[in-house]
Amino acid sequence: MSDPLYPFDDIEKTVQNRWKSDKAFSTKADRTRPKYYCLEMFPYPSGRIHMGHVRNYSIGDAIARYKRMRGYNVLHPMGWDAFGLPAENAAILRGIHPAEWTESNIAHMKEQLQRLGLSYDWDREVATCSPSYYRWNQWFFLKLLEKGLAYRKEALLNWCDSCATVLANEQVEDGQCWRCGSQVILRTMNQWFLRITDYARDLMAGLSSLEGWPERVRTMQANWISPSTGAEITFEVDPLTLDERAAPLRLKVFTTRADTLFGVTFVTMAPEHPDMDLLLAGSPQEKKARNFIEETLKKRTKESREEPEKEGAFTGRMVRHPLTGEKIPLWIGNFVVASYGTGVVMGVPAHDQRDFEFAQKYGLPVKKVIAPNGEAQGAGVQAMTEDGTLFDSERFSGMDSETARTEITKELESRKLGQSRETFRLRDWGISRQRYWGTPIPVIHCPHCGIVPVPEGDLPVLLPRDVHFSGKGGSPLGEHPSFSSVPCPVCKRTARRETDTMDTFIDSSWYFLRFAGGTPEGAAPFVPEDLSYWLPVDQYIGGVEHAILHLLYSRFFTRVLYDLGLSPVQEPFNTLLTQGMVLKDGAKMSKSKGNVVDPDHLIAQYGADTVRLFTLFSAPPDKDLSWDDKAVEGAYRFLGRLYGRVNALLEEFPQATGDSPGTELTPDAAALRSKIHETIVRVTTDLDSHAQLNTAIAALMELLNALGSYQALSGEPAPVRAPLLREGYLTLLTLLSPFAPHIAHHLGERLGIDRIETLSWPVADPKALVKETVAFVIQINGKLRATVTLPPGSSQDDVEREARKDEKVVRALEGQTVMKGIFVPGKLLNLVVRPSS
RNA sequence: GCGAGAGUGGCGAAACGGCAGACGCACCAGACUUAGGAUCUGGCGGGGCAACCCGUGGGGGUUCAAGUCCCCCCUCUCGCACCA
Repeated sequence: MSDPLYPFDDIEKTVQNRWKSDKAFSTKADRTRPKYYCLEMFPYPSGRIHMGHVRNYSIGDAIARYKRMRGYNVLHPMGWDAFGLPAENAAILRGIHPAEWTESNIAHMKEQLQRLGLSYDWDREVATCSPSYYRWNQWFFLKLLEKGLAYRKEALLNWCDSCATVLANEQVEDGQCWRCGSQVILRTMNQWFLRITDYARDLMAGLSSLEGWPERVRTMQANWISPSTGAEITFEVDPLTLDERAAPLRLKVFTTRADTLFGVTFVTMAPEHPDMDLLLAGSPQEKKARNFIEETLKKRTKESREEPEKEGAFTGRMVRHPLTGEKIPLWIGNFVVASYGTGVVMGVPAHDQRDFEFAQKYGLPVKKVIAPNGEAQGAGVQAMTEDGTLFDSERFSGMDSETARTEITKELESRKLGQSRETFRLRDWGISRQRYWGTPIPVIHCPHCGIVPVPEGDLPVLLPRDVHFSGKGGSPLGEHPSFSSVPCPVCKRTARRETDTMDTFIDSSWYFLRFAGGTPEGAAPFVPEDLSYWLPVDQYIGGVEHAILHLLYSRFFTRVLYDLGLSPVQEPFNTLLTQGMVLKDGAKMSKSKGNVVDPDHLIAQYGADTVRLFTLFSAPPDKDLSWDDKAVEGAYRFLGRLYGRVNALLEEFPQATGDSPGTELTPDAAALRSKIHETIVRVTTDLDSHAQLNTAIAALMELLNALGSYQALSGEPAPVRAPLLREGYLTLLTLLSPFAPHIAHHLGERLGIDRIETLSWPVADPKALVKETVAFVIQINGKLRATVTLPPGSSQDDVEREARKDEKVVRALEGQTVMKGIFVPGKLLNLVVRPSS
């Protein structure tokens, strides 16, 4: 390695020590000052930070530092999303206890983050695996239980064999585990759910208020929640009581097309429907139907990729049409989703494509009841799915679809056979995990009293340290005698403690509240005054991969806490920046591809400032960033040049003279001064608008180029030169300090500024922005022909007169008649011409 | 299939409807050097000796003026995907 261009290593160490001893970034709520809460998604302590973290945190730090200089009281915390599977895997593989593994990872990663010079208030650091944090997970869980928002049910669940745990729907991608990528299978289990669907409507409605969120993320959440308005309609099984069993069977279907009700020719239910057993028992088709169900469920675990062909089986049962009383066959269909709507659909082959395909295959009748309003489409091969006018629908015939939906629903309501209903694609959040390294769910199963919540006073339910990791299946908690076997809090008889732990997404659903208002060891999770001062998060920054999971759960949790009177806001994140990925050779960095760039090496080679500057400069924050080893050197050279030129300045003028240049500037000096102040405007605008960090840095590079050119001039009078260059470099360093804080601090010191990061953000001198002359663009028929330099206030006539002196303009106007001139003051003159006749 | 976003030099990228390619990388030439893979200076979309001409995925349109606005098409990325 060649000699460094500047001693970044010494500089960065010294400056970081200074920040540390000054406690430079500690914050307290202060109602006399405007606040700004800048937050980056906290990392999972996997062991080392990667370039994605570097990018995420460089962006956040630039914003935090900028806002501080703009006079805001800035909260900028950092912590650790410390529960999770890898810790357990490490324990199994290498015999290290998850707690130990996690702690040492945190220590190492914290050091890495500090080496980057990120301006965090480390006093607020939290790790979700510490009892002082997760006790509140348990406390919230008990509150949710009280409110009926947490419940236990038996359900067919996504099970990942390799992680040996269940997964929430959001955590299954393409039928595979979001974490390890192995195939997810379905399994019936009893587990805890949070009633996020109770908040579906609010979460949906809240999206429209999130103007500071990328459209993309809002759309993804909207698609995930997917509200759909329709009707729930009852079809009674015929005969209503099957055989000698007393329970009457009524099946409910959900439909958005109540207007097609008279076109129903069959009803289809999901193979896993809970009433299936009851229906099939004793049916002449029982055997066939059961075979079909078994086959279907088996297939479902494998395929998952492609849409399978529609298949079904007759149940041998009939249902009654709610309005006509007609008998209709009840089928089982592989295409009916059990967990959506009611798990039963009415089959209208004439007006629904899926029903149509199903009817074709099994020879079920097709009955048209909607006439298209426009021209009829080619009938026969497809269903007519558009709205239209009803016919053959008793008294509803002649109505348009929309009216008919309301009217038919009303009719059903009056007969108590239906009602309007809103359904969501979103399903309740399954939070039980059959793992050790997570928050114990604070309930006790008592054979006499049932499910008993752990009394609040007994919290936290501590994770026992002394557990054995077998490496195969199940949580070690189940085999821990003193943990799992406890007296029932109510009857004191022997009971079994819940050994499942919580999904770690619970941990990250409220950490931003804890940062802002954490209590040391209190009876409540937050100090309310602190929360109401700091919340909401003004700027949240993280990867788009959390667009649904973490961001939806956090919104849900915040609303629940709001309703519990614990959160001052309903929406936690005011503006959201989803940063792009860091790519290398056109692909995401990964060990398997061997294209990872190690932040530690980079920092050792170029220094933290260079690494930060490059990641911010090379692409806009929300776009993917292609890593280029060579391009990093550009940022490095820039800082090296800056260092060299400030040194040259100090050699030329060891004593600072005067604060600003006198009034008599040479033309070159005036141009430079105007460049300096234009840069202030540009950088400020770029940062204020859309965090355009890349163009802000480009402006700073331009300023250094301009300063360098001026510095190289000889013959400029020293009384102008010295203060002007000083002003220029100080401005540059101040504007640079959010991006490359160490070198800015150091060179600022050399120029006599103690802590440059505490200065107020520079304000442009309006006088320096006033231009003596500007270059007018001269177009002929919209094509550039010349530029002329005149005072900005010049009139159209002035500009045209001057333009006509230009030989290119003269040539272009030869033999032409000027029809009109378009004049943009201070900018442009476009002469519209036509050949003279 | 539905939804969202994106297509600009060799590359990363800039451009309130007003000079396309700022800034950086790579490359080329020169300077300083025993040397340079260090540094500094200059050049750098394509064609043409030049005047000029052509250029922002393709095709239309609006406008004095279009990368930018409108319509159609193509390609790519991401998300959802039998949701009744």
